Order: sequence, then C-alpha cells, then structure tokens
Amino acid sequence: MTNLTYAEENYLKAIYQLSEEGKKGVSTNDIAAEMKTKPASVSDMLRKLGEKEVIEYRKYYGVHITEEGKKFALRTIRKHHLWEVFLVDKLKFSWDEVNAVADELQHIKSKILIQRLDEYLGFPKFDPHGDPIPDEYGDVRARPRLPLNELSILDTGQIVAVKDNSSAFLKYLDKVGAYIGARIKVLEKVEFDGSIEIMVDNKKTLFMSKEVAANILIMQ
Amino acid sequence: MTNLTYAEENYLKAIYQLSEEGKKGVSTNDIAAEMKTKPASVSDMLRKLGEKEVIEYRKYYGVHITEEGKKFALRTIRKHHLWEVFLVDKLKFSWDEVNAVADELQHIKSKILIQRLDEYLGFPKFDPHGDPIPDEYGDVRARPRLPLNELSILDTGQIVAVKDNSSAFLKYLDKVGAYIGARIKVLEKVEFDGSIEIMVDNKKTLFMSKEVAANILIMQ
DNA sequence: GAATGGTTTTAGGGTTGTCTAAAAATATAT
DNA sequence: ATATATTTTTAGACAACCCTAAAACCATTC
Ligand SMILES: [Mn+2]
Ligand SMILES: [Mn+2]
Ligand SMILES: [Mn+2]
Ligand SMILES: [Mn+2]
Repeated sequence: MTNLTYAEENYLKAIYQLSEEGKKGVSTNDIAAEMKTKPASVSDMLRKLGEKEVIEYRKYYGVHITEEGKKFALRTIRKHHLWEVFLVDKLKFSWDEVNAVADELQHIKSKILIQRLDEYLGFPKFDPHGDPIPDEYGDVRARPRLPLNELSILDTGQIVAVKDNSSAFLKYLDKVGAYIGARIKVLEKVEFDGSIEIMVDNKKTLFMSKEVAANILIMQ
Repeated sequence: MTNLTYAEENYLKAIYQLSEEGKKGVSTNDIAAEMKTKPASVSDMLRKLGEKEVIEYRKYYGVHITEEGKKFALRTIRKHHLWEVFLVDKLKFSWDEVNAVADELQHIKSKILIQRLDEYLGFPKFDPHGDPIPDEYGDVRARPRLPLNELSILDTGQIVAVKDNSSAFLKYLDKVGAYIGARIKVLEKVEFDGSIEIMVDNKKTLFMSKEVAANILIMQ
C-alpha cells in the first residue's frame, strides 16, 4: 500500500486540480505557484511522486496524474470538502474562514472518521464553495459550469460555485450580496475592460470587474 | 511567539503527563518509552525544547517543564480531549477507538476552531475516559482520584476515569460492564496476587486482577 | 576509591522537504 | 538556423526528526 506524506498529498491534490483545469500536462512552474514553493523543490518532489507511480513524469515536459494518483488526490479533496461542510454547517464558520483549517484537517488518516463525518453531515454533495464532493469511491458528479465573464448579454443562470477561495474574495461576495444559489441575468457587458452588470434574484443590479466575474461559476 | 512542531507538541504533552505522575524530574528513558522512540532521539529533542525554554534541561538530571511549556502542553491536551468528546458524542465512536484519531487532531492549529468545538459540545468538563478537560486558560479542575487497587475492603466509590487508554483494556471493561460513573464497593482483596472482587451498581460482582484495578480510577 | 551496571549523551548517518545558485534543456523570435 | 529568453533540473546546503553504535557520566557496591 503506497503511503503518502502530508507534503505528497498536498502536491498530488494541487496537480490533480491543475490538470482538471488545463487538461494538458501540468508544468513545474504552475505547481510551484500553486504550492507556494520554488520550482527546484517541485522538481525534487515530482521525481519522488514519479517513483511512487502516482504521476507520470517526463523531465522537462510536465506531469500527468495516474489513475492511482487520482484516487489519492480525490480522497484528500473529499476530506477537505467534508471538513469545510462540517465547519460551516456545524461550527458556524463563514465560508471565507474554512479553507486554511480544512487544509490541515484533510490529512487526518482515519477512514471510519470520514465515513462517520459524511453520515453526520447528511452525505452532502457540494461544499460551501459549490465544489462537488467525491464519494467514497472517488466518483464526482460534476455539473457543467461556466465562468460568469464568459456569459453573453441577457444570458441567465445560477451561481453554483466560486473559483477563488481566498477570504478577501469571499468577503467581497458577501458584501455585494452574491451567494451560491443566486439567480442571475447579464444586463450589460463593457467591451473596454470586460466588466459586467448583472441582475441578482430579480431584485438588484450589481457591477463587477472581469476578474471578479471570472471567479464566479454559473450553471445555465 | 514560540512555535512548536507536531513532534515538539507530542514530547511536551508526554513530559507534562509524566511529570504530573511522578512530581520529580522526568527521565530520558521514561520519555523514550512513552513516545516509543529511542533515548538518543529524546536527548536531541530535549536540547531543542530547552532552547525554546518550554522545559528546563540539565544534562543527565532529567527535565522539568516550565510555566510556558505547561501552557503549550495543556493546550494540546485540551484539544486532544475535546476531539475525543466530539468523536464519541457526535460521531458515535466508542471510547476505545478515539485515542489514535485524537492524537492526530490535537495538532490542528486554529484557535477559533477549538472555541467553537468546545461550545458545540456544550463545554464538556471531562473526556470519554474521565480525564478533566483544561479550559481556555489552561485551568484544570482535577478531582482527587485513587487507583481501585489501593482501596480497602468495604470501601465504596465511583469509577471516574481510566488510566490506560488502549483499545484492548477499554474493550475488556466494556465486556465486564465496568464504565465511567459506575458505583462500586470492594468485597474482597486477595493478598497473594492483589486481585480484588467488587460489587458494581449494587447489582453484580466482578473479579479483576491487580493490573486491571490499577488502571481504574475511583473517586470516593 | 575502583570496578560495575545502568542511563544518558554524542557522533555519524538516513529521510523528508525546503532553499539558492548554477547548469541544462526547451521555446520563441528574428 | 541561430540567438535569446524562459523553464526546468541539478548541485549543494540546511532544518527537523529519527536511528545505531560508541563514549561519557552517575550511582552503587565491594
Ligand atoms: Mn477549500
Ligand atoms: Mn471548498
Ligand atoms: Mn486520549
Ligand atoms: Mn481521553
């Protein structure tokens, strides 16, 4: 049974998530940015993960995660999301406070703990940021989602997730009244800077920059 | 702000607990036994803990924990016990399953997490094994407790805690029907091997070896 | 007070994970 | 196709933690 250290679990989670975005091989630099380490440290780690066969590693050509690696990554992601649900639903944390704590909790090893936690939470399907929670077998029921900035005028939809989990971004969303589940309609798009105006819940309008819109995910 | 690693937190917790028992300086060998490491590793760690001033370390003469060190140890112990209560009360773990998981959870750093958890659990004063939970300020309301084997014939009392937290021991107690809160009376003591017979809850009698009795703590 | 036994520390080494600086490989631009 | 820029890897070092083997120390006993 391959055993992974905390650092290896973190790298693998990052690699999985980066590979979900790009679909291509994941680059050393991107991993370094995501992990807030230096590329030299990443190279070192990739060699080790390659030896453990959780990634396929061709020097200078980025990495691909293996099926085995995906299993590990999804297990960590599942734990991360379940703990986030626990913190918000049971301990009354707000959604901008949970990520850092879940980054620690996601490494707790007990299998039965996660099963019981899942049950205790009522088998949630999505975390507080709208991300789908993989089930016990690593199956993820992904919904088709689109960044808000890619919608066209008069398009409608529902906010189902956020891309950026930073406290600053989530607090900003709280302030302007954008939340998971809100129904939105695009009223205007500004050519010049990509900023847009949307109607929220048929009640109020909201201006936002392209950067903000790009981090809000919509299901149409 | 002194920052401690997981290993340092574990050593400090062990040193605190050993010093509570003996009242004297704690020996390198005892720490090694408790931590399941080698004396050489302990010496190394003691030097580091001494530099961080959480213990007073005189080579060859054992260690004493400082006030600062006590604070850290009690913080870890508080977290350990609170997580055990969570696992038993909320996630339906049995008392023999929680120690290993709590040994991991006790290192999670968020202060607000522990405050919220404490509140969520209803500010429990004792953990599932009867150990008092230090409050936010490190205050422990210790009850006077006596190992069952030190009671005399006809002495009465109540089981308030267990010394051994191993799964094997706790499962044995479950099997024979000894539990925290049970009222007991000593019916007989065998000179030869120190084994005793007790009456539990005025309902049934129970024989046990001296080893078992020594790990059951009584409040009279 | 010297020998002995047990305890503790030191010496030296291995693993994991990080870093900086330099070298090597790849990608891009003319 | 060659020069230049960018990315990635390697080399060498360091911190944390653990180990085994050997040396140093302490407490007893004769
Ligand atoms: Mn998160
Ligand atoms: Mn999340
Ligand atoms: Mn415990
Ligand atoms: Mn306990």
